[in-house]
Amino acid sequence: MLGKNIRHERLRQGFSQDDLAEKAGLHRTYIGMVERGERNITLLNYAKIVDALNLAMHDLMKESVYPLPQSKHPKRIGL
Amino acid sequence: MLGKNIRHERLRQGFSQDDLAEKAGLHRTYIGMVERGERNITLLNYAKIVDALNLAMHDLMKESVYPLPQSKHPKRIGL
DNA sequence: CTGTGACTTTTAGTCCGTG
DNA sequence: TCACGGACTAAAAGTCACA
Repeated sequence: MLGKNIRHERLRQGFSQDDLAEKAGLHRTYIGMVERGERNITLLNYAKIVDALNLAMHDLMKESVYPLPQSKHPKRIGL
Repeated sequence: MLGKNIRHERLRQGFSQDDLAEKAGLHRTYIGMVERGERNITLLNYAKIVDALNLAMHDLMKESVYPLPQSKHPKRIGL
């Protein structure tokens, strides 16, 4: 799962969601939503986050199976 | 560039944009826009396209530098 | 420090065409 | 077969107050 990977990396580097948000130029609550897998993020924002973590775009995707959402209004979208 | 990579792979496999669109469950005009780098695709649709091309998500990202857009209303967004 | 619901603005994505 | 456009709808971006 992508969000989990992001959170894992963020914590590993000792950042808060606030920290990462500022580094990536995004909003604090948005980072939270992405980490919880509630947002179907675009590649542009994905790039910003990955960049803020000093990673390459494919780094967080290796274990990211990426199942598609089942329900019409999923709480988690399964990243 | 992501769009170029997609196009390259699509042509290598002998598909039209229409073919790929149908395989991926997306619209034909949309595939064109993505290949031309005019749309900031979501990860979900990126996954669909990659899947339709029988690739893994990180495959098309290796050479994808991904510069962020300069202007407010860019024609190309630089994927 | 983080989760969440509600919300507005912006853009992703579709569908109809044309040359 | 594809690029491109206009008009449209669905969904993402982005922000906030509060728990």
